[in-house]
Amino acid sequence: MLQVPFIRENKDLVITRLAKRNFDASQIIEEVITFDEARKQIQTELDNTLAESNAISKEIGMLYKSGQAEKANVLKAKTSDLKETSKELSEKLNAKTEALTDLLYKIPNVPHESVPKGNSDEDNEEIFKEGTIPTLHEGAMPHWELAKKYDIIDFELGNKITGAGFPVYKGKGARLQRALIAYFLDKNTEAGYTEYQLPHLVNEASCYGTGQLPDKEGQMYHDSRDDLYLIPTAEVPGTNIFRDVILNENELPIGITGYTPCFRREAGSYGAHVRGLNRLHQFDKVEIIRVEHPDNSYNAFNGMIEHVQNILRELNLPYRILRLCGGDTGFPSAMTYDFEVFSTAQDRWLEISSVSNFENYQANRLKLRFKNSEGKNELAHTLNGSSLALPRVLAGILENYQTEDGIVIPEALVPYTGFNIIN
RNA sequence: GGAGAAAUGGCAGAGUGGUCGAAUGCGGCAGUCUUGAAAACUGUUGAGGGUCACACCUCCGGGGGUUCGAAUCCCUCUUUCUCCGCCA
Repeated sequence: MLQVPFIRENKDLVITRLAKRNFDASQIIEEVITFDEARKQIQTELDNTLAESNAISKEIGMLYKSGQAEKANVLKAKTSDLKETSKELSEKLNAKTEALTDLLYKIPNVPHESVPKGNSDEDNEEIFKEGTIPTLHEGAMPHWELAKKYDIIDFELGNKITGAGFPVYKGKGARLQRALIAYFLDKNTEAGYTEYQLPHLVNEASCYGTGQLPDKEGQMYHDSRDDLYLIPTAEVPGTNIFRDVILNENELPIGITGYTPCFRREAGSYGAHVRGLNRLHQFDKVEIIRVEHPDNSYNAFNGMIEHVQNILRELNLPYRILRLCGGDTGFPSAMTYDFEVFSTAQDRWLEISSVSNFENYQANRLKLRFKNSEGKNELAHTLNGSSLALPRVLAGILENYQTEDGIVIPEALVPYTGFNIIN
């Protein structure tokens, strides 16, 4: 969430930048400032009351020690009023603080100045495109038909075991999936990220830390018995490593990577756009997460973009990069670039990675700080990105690499699959 | 799942009703000494609110209670350790 002093000092900027998301902040910002003023005033009153009663208590102690019990009893009588007052004030303070926090939770992150204004994915800007779109043979198929033809993914079986959106990978399909995970992890660790294996269930505090709660409650699977959530992305357990942490400046930057399955309830649409691997309730993803010094976070962001580009180049998939407009940028993100791979058989672009800089928005929730050169605690910046999400990469490979003889495995993956064609 | 013990600052570890935001040691930082380093010595070293800066307030696992006053007493939850049971 945003910091109140930042809002107070940059009202106009906050309002104009949030307008890029079509978020009218003018009123809520005034409310935040008013609430904060009120909070401070109550806090001061409470502090004064407590100071007074602390002083009296101390005096009573000394009087007892010197055997002046009567005088002490006189003072005791005085404290009951103070107690009453401080109780009322602290209730008021709690209510105010809670109301303020609720307001802050409702304000999304301020987009970076380069983020274009816009409402939906139609307003995203294509900023880069690379790779050749292959010309497919007669009778080329979308991946869900290929999956059936070669018997590598069984959607109906997943349907039987669990329900829609839980595919079963079989044989070479399963092996290819495992190969991709290993390949991505290797690429990420070569680039300096430390590999982690993270829990797939997280508690409520972690969901608040990264911002899935309170705004995305319905999108996560929730075990109410133990009050745990199935992770929608490795971002949640990965970033929460740093909740309530104060780092030394020289520990920055930190880069971690992890493979996890991801679970999303996604009340979505139906039809061709969600067919096959396009949209799932359970899918695999390899994530990269960075904790950065604020001065370096956009540098690091560019580094992450290049990193993902390198992988896509090596896989020789046609892709493009989009700069998301304000309206399409995630709630806690200041800037997001999406990667899309071209699915030749479906004749459409599929999102395969999303790289975001959260600046200090998550860090403020997480209380993730570092000791800066002045010895002061300062919020760090957090970033993350998919490197990469499996299903649509798999869809892209199946569709773009299909030949009349079968599906050719990209060269970089052959050492991981142990075979070079699915037929 | 059953029985018992425990949770204190970066770490270790004292503290059982007032003078305790908390001894001491280690670690960190700064300085003295040294050509430099080590050692030794001196100082400093938790977080949040608040203030121009002080003052002041809150925090000893979380929540609640007793008391004029709680790290210390009571209740409750969570976690950790030991023993038993079960088990990939």
